[in-house]
Amino acid sequence: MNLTERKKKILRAVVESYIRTAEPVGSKAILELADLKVSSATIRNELSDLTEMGYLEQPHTSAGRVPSPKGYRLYVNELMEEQRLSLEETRQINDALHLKMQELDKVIDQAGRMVSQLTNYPAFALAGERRRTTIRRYDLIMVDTNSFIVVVMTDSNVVKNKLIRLPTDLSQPQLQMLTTLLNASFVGKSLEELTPELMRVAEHAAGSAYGLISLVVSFAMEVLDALEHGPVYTAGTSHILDHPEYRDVDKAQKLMSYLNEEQSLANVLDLPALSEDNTKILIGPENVADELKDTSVVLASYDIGDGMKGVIGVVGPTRMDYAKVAAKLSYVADGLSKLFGGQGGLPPAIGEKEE
Amino acid sequence: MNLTERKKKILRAVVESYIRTAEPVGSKAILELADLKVSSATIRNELSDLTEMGYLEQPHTSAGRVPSPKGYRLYVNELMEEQRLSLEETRQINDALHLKMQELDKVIDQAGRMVSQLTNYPAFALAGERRRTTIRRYDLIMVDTNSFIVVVMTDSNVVKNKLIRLPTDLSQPQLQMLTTLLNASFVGKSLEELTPELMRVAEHAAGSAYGLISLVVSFAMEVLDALEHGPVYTAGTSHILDHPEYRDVDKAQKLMSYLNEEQSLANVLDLPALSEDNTKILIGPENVADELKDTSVVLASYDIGDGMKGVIGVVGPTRMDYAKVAAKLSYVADGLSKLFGGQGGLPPAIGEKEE
DNA sequence: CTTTAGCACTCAGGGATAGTGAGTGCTAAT
DNA sequence: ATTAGCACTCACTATCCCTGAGTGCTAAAG
Repeated sequence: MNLTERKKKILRAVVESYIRTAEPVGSKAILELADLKVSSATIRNELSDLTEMGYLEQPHTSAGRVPSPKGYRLYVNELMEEQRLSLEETRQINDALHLKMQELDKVIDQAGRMVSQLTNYPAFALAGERRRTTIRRYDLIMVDTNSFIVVVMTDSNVVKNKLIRLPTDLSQPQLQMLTTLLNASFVGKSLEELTPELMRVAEHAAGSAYGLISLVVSFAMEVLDALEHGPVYTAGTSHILDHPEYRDVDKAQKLMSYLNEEQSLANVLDLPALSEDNTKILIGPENVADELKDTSVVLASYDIGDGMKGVIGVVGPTRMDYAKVAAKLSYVADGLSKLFGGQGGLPPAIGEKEE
Repeated sequence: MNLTERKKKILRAVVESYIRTAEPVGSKAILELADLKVSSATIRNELSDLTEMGYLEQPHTSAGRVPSPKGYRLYVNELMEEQRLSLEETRQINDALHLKMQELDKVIDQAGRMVSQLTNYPAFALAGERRRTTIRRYDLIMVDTNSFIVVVMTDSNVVKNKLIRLPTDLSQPQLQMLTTLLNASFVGKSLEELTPELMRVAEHAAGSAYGLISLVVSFAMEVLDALEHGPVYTAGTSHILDHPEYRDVDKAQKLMSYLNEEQSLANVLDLPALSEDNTKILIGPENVADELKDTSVVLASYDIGDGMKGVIGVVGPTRMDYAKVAAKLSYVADGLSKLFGGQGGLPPAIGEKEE
């Protein structure tokens, strides 16, 4: 059977009406939505064809039609019109994007919350440094005789620190030596390479020095580990209760606890790697995770700078306003890229003070 | 009317049965629970008294009795027996408490998640540095000619850093000077005092230097601000759906979005300041926030060290297993205090390497 | 004065039943 | 290929009724 223009037009009407109302769409309703010069009977015949071809489904014999995942897919690929955001909407996003420049983690968290509010779906955001990262340099700052601060910087310019206290005293020269040693041996190594290196150094260094080194290096390893399996921030999970498909508490429960589990969404992103184009839509069964088999995920990626990428996305029922959500996400992602990339962490205000 | 021993015994039976079953408790059921040598008719008379006195409520004339907030309060104050945790339970908590020693924020977040899992209620956790904090020292570490890292340390030994990039070049001596200046003028000042100080210094310093100073100081201010209104971590909000009182989706929705709002729980803690004793129970209408008027909150406070305190707690229906929850929370809070206070951030492993 | 047995009464919850209406599929005519 | 017409299906809602748990009250017994 052939997918004629008229069939497409009807499919589109079904999808769009269903997205709006969450009710199965009948032949008469379509008659009014798509301006076709045919009768409802003809449409019924077409609907019957579309159902047979797998684009539509029927909840029960005497109900209207509902798009199948395959139907949504076709809609998203071919039928959906780019949604243009209204002035009001872009203004709203721009306002929200004036995030205080603070720690990367916080900004990402904020962005997630914002997107959730903007779209009324649960949202998630993460910094996707999913590559081999290394420490570029170590600094030790003495605080007093038995404590110092470690500052490590990665090759992607992430800086982390930690205060370390010791039961024994420590002199400035000792600290200096330690710094030199660290920067000589533990730089440019990946997470996996650090442990063997630590072993090797252990043989030469005295016991006490080794203790110190291992303290600092294990902190560095924690940092690298955190970067490679960075946190996934989830926001607005309660929004799923807005949607009629989750009136069923058990269903809502399942999805929510899945979303609230810290790392679960990280896996979602394994397959559809941060891909070529800016946004990506995963419909129902296209998702790998069982828990998401009847939800959809819309993703957009953004640049954090230094080749680092991040992902921001929303999760919702397959009946999702893909056009609008994709438009908003993409706009936000662009905004984030500018925010990070454009100024490299320098708040704009200062530029004006320059002379 | 007088609250006789028998009445108390009956009240206790009602509360405990209702906590277990979430069903109104009838006179016959009580007969079996509390071993009273009276008939159900007598109990009915007593129930009627207790209802009149405001300790019990009746959902409808032909149903059993349900504890009122006043009834719960009496139960918690006088009738409840300290719950002892089982070996299995303490083991479980101890295992979970072996948190990786990492940033304070992360540990607190983790602890919240853990408590939620442990109790099956939504949980929250925060570090309650709700006092005047100041910066104790500044360090600037040069990265290359146009970027450096600021490291600030507060008087409560919290350390934060940030990478700052500049469009202009910067020499090591300049950085040195800047450090000296910062440590001379911007130390020991509270959030509010920093802005005027910045103004004062501005008059002496040249434009470009001022720009740099203000960059660093505004970062310091962000840090102080974050400490004084620190984040509240919420976990396991989906657990409210476990409880029959939230089968009503709308009700669940309201509570959840309240809980998910970053700062809302911070307010909860204003009134019942981190009080004298370790745990605190707020029942239904005792809560200040409207959204919590028919939920209960159980809190425990813990020491982070350096006089800093934190709070960890759970939110649930008034029909909450107060004894068990309080016991678990208190155990966790003690554990956290030990974790933070006991070793001041030094992982135990290193002690063994000492010589 | 307290306790108890007995009984009428209340009311939520759970089928069962029937009516309604949106929507279909099919047939026969255009 | 399209359409009008019609019988049919089935979720949804309202209504009614029944059941059982539980109460409150009364009158008798301790």
